[in-house]
Amino acid sequence: MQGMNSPQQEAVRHTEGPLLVLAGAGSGKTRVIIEKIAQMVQKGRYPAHRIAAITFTNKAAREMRERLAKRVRGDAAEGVRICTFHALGLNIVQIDHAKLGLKRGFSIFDPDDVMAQFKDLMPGADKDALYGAMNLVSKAKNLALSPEKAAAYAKSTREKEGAHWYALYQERLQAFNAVDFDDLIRLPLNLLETDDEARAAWRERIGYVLVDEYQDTNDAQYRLLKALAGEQGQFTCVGDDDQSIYAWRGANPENIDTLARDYPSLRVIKLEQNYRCSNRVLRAANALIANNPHTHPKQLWSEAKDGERIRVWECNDEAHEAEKVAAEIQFMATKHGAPWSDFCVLFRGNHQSRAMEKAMQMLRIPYHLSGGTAFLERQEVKDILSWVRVMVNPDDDSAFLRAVQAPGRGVGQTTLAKLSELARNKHLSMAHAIASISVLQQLPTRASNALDQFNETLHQLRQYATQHPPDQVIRHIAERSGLLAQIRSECKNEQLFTLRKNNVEELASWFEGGKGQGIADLASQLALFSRNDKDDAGNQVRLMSMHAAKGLEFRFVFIIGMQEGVLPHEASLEEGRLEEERRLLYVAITRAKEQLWMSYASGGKKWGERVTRLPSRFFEELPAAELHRDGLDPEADKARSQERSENALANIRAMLGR
DNA sequence: CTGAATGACCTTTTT
DNA sequence: GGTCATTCAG
Repeated sequence: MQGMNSPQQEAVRHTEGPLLVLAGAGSGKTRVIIEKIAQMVQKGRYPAHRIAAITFTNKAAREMRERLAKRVRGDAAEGVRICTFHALGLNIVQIDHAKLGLKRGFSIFDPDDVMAQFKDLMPGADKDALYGAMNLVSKAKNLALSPEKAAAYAKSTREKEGAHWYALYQERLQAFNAVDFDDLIRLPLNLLETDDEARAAWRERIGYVLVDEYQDTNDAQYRLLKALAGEQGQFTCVGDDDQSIYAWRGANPENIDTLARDYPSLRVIKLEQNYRCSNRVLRAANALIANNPHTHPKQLWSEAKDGERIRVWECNDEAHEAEKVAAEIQFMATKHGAPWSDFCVLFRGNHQSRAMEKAMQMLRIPYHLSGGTAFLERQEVKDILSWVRVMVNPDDDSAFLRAVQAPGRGVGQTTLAKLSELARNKHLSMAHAIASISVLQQLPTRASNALDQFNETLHQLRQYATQHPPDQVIRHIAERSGLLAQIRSECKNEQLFTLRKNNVEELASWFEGGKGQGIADLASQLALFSRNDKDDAGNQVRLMSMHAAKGLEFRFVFIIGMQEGVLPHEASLEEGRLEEERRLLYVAITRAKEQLWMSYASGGKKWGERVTRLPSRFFEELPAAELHRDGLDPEADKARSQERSENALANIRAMLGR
């Protein structure tokens, strides 16, 4: 525990009974979690395999695993379960699938699959209605309500409608032998709350629970924690109410208060010393967040030096802003001899990265975009995964529909509509239906031949999968399905083809590591991976959304697009979530270790139309003494521009000298 | 049934 | 500004 302050040490030592650690930004909370697990393992109070550390992203889980491995020598800590809530839920559902009415090889529907179901369920409904229904259902699931309970508790007509769609949608999932993301929490919770035997078995497997980013838990996740940690509350929750930025997807930051109510013996420890940010950055963050009401007031402080003032830039438009930022990054990198990976550009919405990317390319600055065209969203990857899904779960119509058209085999809308109807009449899934001669006979010869062949290929692939390692199965699917051939014909040149073929190869490599796991298990784990979980970026400037930045830190941070309507975002304002927007900016600001820039574009374009934007209201909440507005202080600007040109000169000299 | 061309419409954030 | 869905010709 060397170098730890006393609240940190206390948090590590407290292992008997419930503990809540309110950890401010940069207060070393991950370190506390790691140290705590390490000591628990070494002291042997709990065997490693009975300890579970729950995170909210796979990336956080991976990082924790790596840090723990470094801290504990040998393989003593290897058995510790470190995963996301959803991965834990998946594990429970996989083991107890029969009790939950699911067959082996069940599918996990991603939001696209879910959307497709709702579209099918509500023909003619507009986007608003679709999203509305989806959100209502998700909300009910986050409250761990079954369709019946949702109907019983529904008060408004809106809620009653939601319950109606929920029941229909759930029927579909059942028929498809599928679950959605919300079910991965709801179903295990249901099991643990109603089945004493299952609960006992899982308490035996998990004796102590640590939860990171506790403020992001929703009601179902909280109850899952309670079910696992038992009446005595064998858990440590670590969180920060000021960093709650996921209320829009069901997180309930009030769970922090609920904890004290449900566990009177709860011990609360605050970590208020910040080890990350310069004092100026910290003062700005404190001042901003002071505008939010608090039930657990914290005062973050730091021993760091003041550092540079926060630079505020007004820009003409997005392109101008991006160019300024890119130029400044280049300048700062040479001035400090800093690697690109010390820099990070943060924005509210992913689309804001576009202008930034252009500017970075112009100056040839290497960058990494988190959440760009994510690997798992690439066409060929989704295609192959849908083949895997329909192979292991023939009930999965959603996967069938995609696989049967990848590659195209002369089966189109009309045929599929007809097939779907025939299948429904016979109470068969589509993949099962095409194995039936009587069904095929009712379709045109061409279509039935194509479907019969598809069916045959599926059979062969299933056979192949029983005898070969998963990664090889993936390659074989690409080949045997005709996907590779299609990709080849689509690509104009060899380079493009290699590029897309490499995606297939990369997907195959994801399936390599699995220790004796089949493609089914691997595919469902893969379904839980998100756009931000990709491997490390190396020495590149990081471009990412503010949400994706939580938990990270950088020497130099640029926050762009600080316009009213963007941050705070219009939609959030309409839904009365100003405080969450403020917290989002708070998170963004506290990513900066050394220096911070904030910029806004006064004239922007939206969908081709020109619009004028006002600077974000949050500027008024930042202490003027910590800010430096370019253009308002001509002297300082002059000095800076001189410094910049000198720097450029020095660069040229250095280049000539070589 | 497929591919090109035209028109509609923008989830902000993600497990 | 750009994607996605719909429409129309082949």
